[in-house]
Amino acid sequence: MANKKSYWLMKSEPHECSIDDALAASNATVPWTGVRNYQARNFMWRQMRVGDGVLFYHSSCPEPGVAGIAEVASTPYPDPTQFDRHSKYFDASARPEEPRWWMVDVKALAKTRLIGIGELRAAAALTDMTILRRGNRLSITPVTADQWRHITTRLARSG
DNA sequence: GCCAACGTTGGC
DNA sequence: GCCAACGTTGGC
Repeated sequence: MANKKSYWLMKSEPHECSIDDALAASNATVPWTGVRNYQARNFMWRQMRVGDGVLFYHSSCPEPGVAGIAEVASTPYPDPTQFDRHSKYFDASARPEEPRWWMVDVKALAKTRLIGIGELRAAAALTDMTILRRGNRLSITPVTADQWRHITTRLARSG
């Protein structure tokens, strides 16, 4: 039996990479570089599979919320910026023979209407979403199949 | 700009 | 291994 598809929410600051930027990229695919949190890294490194569903979330902006649909588009590979002395993501203690930070590529599939964080909080079916938990700061969080279905259905209804 | 929450660091 | 200090995240 094929591996079951998983779902994720991935935060991006739109002034760095918005859903429009991702859709405009070559093959609508962007490298999810710069993650420097072990929990978020582990999701990409150990759990994501090509084809997993991704909610593309805009954060640290005037209207935070789900802004598009995407999918995992590569297997994990070492984030090259950890070895780039000129990158703000440079990690002096990362060794090429044993990379510390791993990443995937993400392919944008569609821009959607914005489902703001207020609308997410107001949906009874979504109260357990990790992103809505008090004090949550993780940039990558798992989404359950039920939560995914609720959100994509909501988007389908509203165009 | 505020500040709650949380991860990381480093002295002990 | 404890834990206080510090830095960062991110909604408001």
